[in-house]
This record gives sequence, structure tokens and C-alpha cells, in this order.
Amino acid sequence: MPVPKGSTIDPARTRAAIVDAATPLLYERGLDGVGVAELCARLGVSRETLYRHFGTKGGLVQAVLQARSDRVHRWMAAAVTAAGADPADQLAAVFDALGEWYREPTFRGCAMVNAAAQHHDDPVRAITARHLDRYLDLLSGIAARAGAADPGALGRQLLMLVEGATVVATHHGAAAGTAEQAREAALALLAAASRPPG
Amino acid sequence: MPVPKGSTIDPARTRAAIVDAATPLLYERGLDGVGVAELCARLGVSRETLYRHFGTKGGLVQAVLQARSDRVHRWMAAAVTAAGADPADQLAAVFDALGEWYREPTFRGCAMVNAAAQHHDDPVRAITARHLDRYLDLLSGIAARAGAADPGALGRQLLMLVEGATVVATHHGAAAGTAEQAREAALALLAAASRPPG
DNA sequence: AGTGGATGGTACCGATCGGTTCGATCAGCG
DNA sequence: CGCTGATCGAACCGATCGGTACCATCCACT
Repeated sequence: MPVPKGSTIDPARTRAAIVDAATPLLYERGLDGVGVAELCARLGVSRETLYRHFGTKGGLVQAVLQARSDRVHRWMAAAVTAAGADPADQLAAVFDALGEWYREPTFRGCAMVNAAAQHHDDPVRAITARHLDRYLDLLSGIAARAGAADPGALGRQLLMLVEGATVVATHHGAAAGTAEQAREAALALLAAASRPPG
Repeated sequence: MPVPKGSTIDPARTRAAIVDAATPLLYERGLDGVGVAELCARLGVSRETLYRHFGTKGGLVQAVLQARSDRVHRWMAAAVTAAGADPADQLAAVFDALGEWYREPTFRGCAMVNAAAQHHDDPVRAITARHLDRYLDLLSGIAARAGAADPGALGRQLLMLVEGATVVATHHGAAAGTAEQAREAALALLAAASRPPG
């Protein structure tokens, strides 16, 4: 039964379509860079439908950010698991995936960082903070499997490389091998931390 | 002669005062988060004066960003020169300075990254790109003095740590020793690159 | 004292913003 | 068929936006 009881057209499908269509537009032009009018026009959706599903523009923004965070996380997790069991290979896979992202013509930096730079208020910050937390979990897990003495600290250092590489790639173009340099730095840190000190 | 020929009140002084007063406000609330009306009210400046000096709000934004970039660069350069001749000490001084910044209650992330996230258009991007370039020059110089095989590549890796640490500090609070972890990572990369491979 | 440029204060402009409302339309279920 | 609810399209609202115009004021130099 593709349609839930008591309704004719599936609202959940409409909602998902709106989120999917709004995501690239809000990412490219910025959360405040595109108004509701243009948003509805590009989405092929009436104003009333948008407000009935999300209540406010901020609600749509939160839904878009949450969906994007989930998507990025699934993408990264898939890249890691596809890299095999070696923690170094897994870490290299993370930065290779980032390199692919940087080379996409639509790349405009980390959507979470961009969003937080604009709306340093309420619920958006919660979403971006959770996004970074999930990233940290992924990297700390790699650090732990590599036998790092302090997986949490190494994970945070690796997270800095991930976000820093994204910032540098955003501002210095994708041509230079930003992802490759970040990967080498990450592997060097991982190797140093896996080796007992002294 | 504090006053230039042919004028009564020094316009340059007024302009500098406007830039100084607008800087923290635009940094805290975002470039688009504060309107011209409130801006003038907080600055104690009439609308006409602001537009005569900067032509448009974008002109004021560019002047503010340029001034902040200059100030940050002077601050970092001073921290480096005060650290002595050892490149490792100089690099540590950079991250210690960052740590002080992160702990300031007004810290809200890198103003250049925030600005670029909002206005990914022409002149703002030029200012932020030059800001990162100057940062890169500073770090590459340290890498070169440390005898790195590829000072440019190491400089970019260190730049990633600087910007990444700033992002993490912005989203994870200043409590955790973000700057210290970044400093250790940077020193580890510097030591590894100064040592001949193999 | 008088002159002229710099400023403050304020009203005003058109445009756009986010958000609301209303009626027509359309798809599915009984 | 008739009913119900999701949707569209467009008009509309108040607020705010960046920017302009006008005038009184004020300061510094002659």
C-alpha cells in the first residue's frame, strides 16, 4: 500500500521530494541566499504545501541539513567499510572520498560549517554539532583499531585534518592535491600514534 | 598637521572608527545578520556618512574583512617572531596563539571562512583567498626553516591543521584542548618532514 | 565673524523578505 | 458518483532590507 490510510496523495513522498530538490539549491547559494518564492518555483511546489510540511523556512533548512548529514555519514561509512580491515587503508579511503568530493564542480565547502557560519543560533547548531560528533566517532574508531594510545585525541586531530582540508579546498581550488596532502598527513599521524612513544 | 588640506574634520579618522566599531558586530552576528540601520545606530554614525565613506554595505564589509585580515596577520607574525629562531617553537607559538583566541568569549570561528560561506561572490572571496595565502606563506616559511623536503606541501598540511582546529573549536566548544591537540599534530608533522625519509 | 566641508537625524523610496489566506483543481477511496 | 484531503496559483500582509534626499548642525580654518 503505497498510500497511507486516510489520505490520497502521499505527503511523505512530497516532503522527501521537496527536501531533495531544495538541498542543492540551498547548498550552492547559501541558506539565506534564496528566498521562499524562488525556492517554491524551482521545486515546482506551491507556497502552501511547503509551509504545511515544514511550518517555516527554518524547518525546511533543518530537514535539508539533517538529510545531508545523514547522506554524508552513510557515504563515508560505506567508503570505510569498502576499504577492508586495515585502519590505515580505512583512513586513506576517507580522504580519497573527500578528494572525489572536492573535484565535483558543485563543491562549495562543508555544508554544515557553512550553515553554522550563517545561523549561529538554535537548532542548526545542534545539527552541525551532531554531524561533527558522528565524524569524530568514525575517525576515533579507526584510531582505536590502529592501536592508538589515545584514540579520542587522535580522532580529533584527524577530524581537524578533514575539516581543514575541506576549508583549504574551498578557498584554493580543487586543482592542487589538497586531499592527497591531507591523507599523507593523516597517515603520518596515525603511524606515529600507533608506534609506542620514545 | 593632523587634518589634511581643504577639510575640517578628518574623514580618514572617521572611516577608521567606523571600521573598528563595525568589525565585532559583523563578526558576532554575521555579515547579513545586521542591517545598515542597526549598524549606524551602534556605530553612532549617520546613514549618509556611512554611505559616503564606503559607497555600499558591501564596501564596508570588504573594508572590515581586509582590516581584520591585516590584524590577524600582524598578530600571528608577532607571535612567531617572539618565539625565537627555532622553527618548532615558532610553530608551537602559532597554535598557542590560536588557543588564546579560541578561549575568548567572543570567538565565533574564522571570520574569513564565515564570510566566504555567506558571500561566495567576487570581492569577498578575493580577500579571504589572500588571507589564506598569507597564512600559507607564514607556515611554509616555518617549514622551510625546519628543513622540510617540500615546504609548500608541509605548509599546506599545517594550514589544514590551523583551519581545521578553528572549525573544531567553533563547533565543539573551547573547553577541550583543541589548540593543544592541533599543536602536537603540527609538531609531529614538522618533525617527520624534517627527518630524511626511510 | 564667516565660509565650507563633514556630519547627524530623519523621512522616504522601491524591492524583497517570510508567512497567511482563499478559492480552484485534482487524485484517490467509498 | 460524491467525499476528503493534498495540492496549486496567486493575491496579500507587515516588516525589513539597502540606498537616497534633504536639512540642521557643527567644527576648523581664514
